Amino acid sequence: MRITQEGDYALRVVLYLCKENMNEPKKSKIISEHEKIPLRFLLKLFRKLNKAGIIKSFRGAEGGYSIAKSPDKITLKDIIEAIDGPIFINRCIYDADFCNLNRTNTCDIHHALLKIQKRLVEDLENITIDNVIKGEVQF
Amino acid sequence: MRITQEGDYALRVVLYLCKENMNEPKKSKIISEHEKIPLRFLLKLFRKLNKAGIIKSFRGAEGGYSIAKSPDKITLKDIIEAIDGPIFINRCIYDADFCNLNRTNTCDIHHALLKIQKRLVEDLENITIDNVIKGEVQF
DNA sequence: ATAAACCATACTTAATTGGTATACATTGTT
DNA sequence: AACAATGTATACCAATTAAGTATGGTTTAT
Repeated sequence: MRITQEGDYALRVVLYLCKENMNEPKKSKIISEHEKIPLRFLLKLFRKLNKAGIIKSFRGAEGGYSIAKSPDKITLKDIIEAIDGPIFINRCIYDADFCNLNRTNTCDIHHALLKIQKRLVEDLENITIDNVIKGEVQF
Repeated sequence: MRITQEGDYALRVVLYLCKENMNEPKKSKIISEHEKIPLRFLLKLFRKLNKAGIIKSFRGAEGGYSIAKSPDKITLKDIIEAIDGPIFINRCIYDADFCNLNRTNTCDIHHALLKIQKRLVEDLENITIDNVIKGEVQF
């Protein structure tokens, strides 16, 4: 039940770009140093965020990365799924062949886990980077 | 964001023992075959559930396993934590050294993840095996 | 006493995750 | 036009974690 290190990096990097909120793109080297993320790993990670439309990249000299949309339009779910793909808390939820025995299509455990998953995803959807910046996430 | 295969096995095995609800203990070999879980792996898994007080084991000939407490007193969280230990969705939550840079003690992302985790754990606590058996888990 | 069960520990293998390397494409500057 | 500074793409390697197996031991009903 962990988010990956890469997912964690992604959350922090997106938060950073949102906070910087600058006109000119930030260079990966700067971000790598600031967030203590291995440069190559960060570059790879950025490509995933780029594909997902969360950040924009600028190639060439004086290139870099900047945020692609408003922080209140970026949810934690968006970022985590951009990195790790769709969230499934159990294999049997995306592939019925894993539903231990192929019982009555979906077993009772399957149902329970699906409910847990649904609520988890909802929670992740309900927190935006804007919420995070403004300290609106209470617990 | 996955529960482990072992955790999944554990949920199914506990459900099975609760449903069987017999006086005499069930032998691991029978359970292994019924749930299609490798025998040795199952034995190891049962020891964890035993330590956590969820099931009881009986040694010697005619030994086996049976449920140790009422299904309405066993939550999904109990089972998953018995197998995998306490739930932390991110390393920085149990070990502040991982909180990327040691910024202002706990960073904004940390707060958000803690909230997500808290709700996840609550959800897992609120579903008992009894709920599962009775089909009370809707989604 | 014996056989059928579970217990404990250690080991091995497989899968996933994290990180690196190589070669390439783009773009601003000189 | 050449160059250097950037990002891109793919493939590879290493570390960690999860899954499964093996060996030898203990308990207990018969």
